[in-house]
Amino acid sequence: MAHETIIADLESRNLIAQLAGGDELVQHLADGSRTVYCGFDPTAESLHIGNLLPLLALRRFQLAGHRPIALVGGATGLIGDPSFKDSERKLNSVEVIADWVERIKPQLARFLDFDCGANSALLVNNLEWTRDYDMLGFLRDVGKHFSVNNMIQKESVRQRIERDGEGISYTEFSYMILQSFDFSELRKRYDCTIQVGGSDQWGNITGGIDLTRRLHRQQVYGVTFPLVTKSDGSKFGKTEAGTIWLDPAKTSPYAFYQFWLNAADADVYEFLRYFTFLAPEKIDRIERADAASQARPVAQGVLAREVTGLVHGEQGLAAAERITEALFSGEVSGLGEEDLRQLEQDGLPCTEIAPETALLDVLVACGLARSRRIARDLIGSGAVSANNAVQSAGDDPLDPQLALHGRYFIIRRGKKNFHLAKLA
RNA sequence: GGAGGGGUUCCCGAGUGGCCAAAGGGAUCAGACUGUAAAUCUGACGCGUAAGCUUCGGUGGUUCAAAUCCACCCCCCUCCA
Repeated sequence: MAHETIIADLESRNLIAQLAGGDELVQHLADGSRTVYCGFDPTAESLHIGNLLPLLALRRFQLAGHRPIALVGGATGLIGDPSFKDSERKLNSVEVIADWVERIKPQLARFLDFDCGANSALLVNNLEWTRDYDMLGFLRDVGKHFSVNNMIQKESVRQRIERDGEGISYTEFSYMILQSFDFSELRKRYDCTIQVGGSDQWGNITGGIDLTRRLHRQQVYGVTFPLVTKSDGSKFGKTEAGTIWLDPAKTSPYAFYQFWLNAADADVYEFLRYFTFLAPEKIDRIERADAASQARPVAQGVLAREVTGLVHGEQGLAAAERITEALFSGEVSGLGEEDLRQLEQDGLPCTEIAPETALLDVLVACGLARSRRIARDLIGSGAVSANNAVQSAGDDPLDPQLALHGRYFIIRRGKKNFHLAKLA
């Protein structure tokens, strides 16, 4: 149990954006096993890789001997965090949020150890202590400690208040009070003294620190992580197919693996520090070796393996690697029928097509083209191949001669979009 | 409740009777180059093989012709009460 190393470890991974409490916090963590929490609001039916950094951070704290609390925001999710959001969002129904909460819980649980003695993790839902709080009591006991003057100064809501054409409802404005109350409540219930989160949570975290001091006269602390950015300025965690989810039913382990494999050189070493448990020195070695070599860097492969293994386990990783190997090694004709079945089972997108279906319609059916018009464009530019043979006739059905085992076609659009089509 | 401003194709944003499927930018996709990278260049980017068809908050109207004009309605923002 190396309590004293956690902040240094985070620092060596560039994972610290801000510390609320400074040296006192460092000492606090060094002096013993502490309880640390991070909240995750149910904003969808699954967590996504944007949640991965704080989730892994909780695990880092646990590995360093501290007790992590993963909080699922059954209450806060009903309200919606306005922090750095440029517009008001529509509320989801109570039932939907409750459903999402139940789906997210096991995802949170998978990263933490709930059975390791004194620092076993806890999973809590902030609905527990907010659901039955009466409104007048809340306004008097909690609301009184917040100054609106202070709240509207927060950077996280400033654009909503100052920017022309936008506004903020009282509902979202109250979010900070709820999250602050969570912190003070966790302090009371579980002796939780540290809250961690993305740097966008700074305002909410310091709000909780202030409230805890006022309510309980107790000092608590905060740590924020940097916003994950990409060197080219585009948003982290999105691809043309949308968000990268942690739920394998929404983003297959293969797609997940590919996401990391496609990290830019300029980002990949930082991502290794952020998203893996590899020692920083080891990452440095990889970086130096890649820089010295003329060949393709190895870092992306390491990153993809590490993170996919963390999130989807050995099996998910193996499936992802099988598909990747089969599709990108060039030779598709060597695949046996059993291999193809395995690929389908591994999560290679697969569609059954009727015989004699025109290629255009096959592309649309597979989702490789949004419309026949676009499919035509793609074929025209030589972007479509079936079992490695470039296709040029969109109106014709696929040549049965090309089929693997009489009925399988691996359809490729562009460089890295694959789909398995099988004749019915 | 009053006064004013606004809702345009994925996003931002031009467009104020025909030349508008709608400028420009971003995002995205494809091709070339590569390393399943970056940068760069080229092309595509409502649907349709095409003729053409359906879009500019909603509904109805004026007109040969509307995103553009009129009426009503819905939603958002600002200020006042």
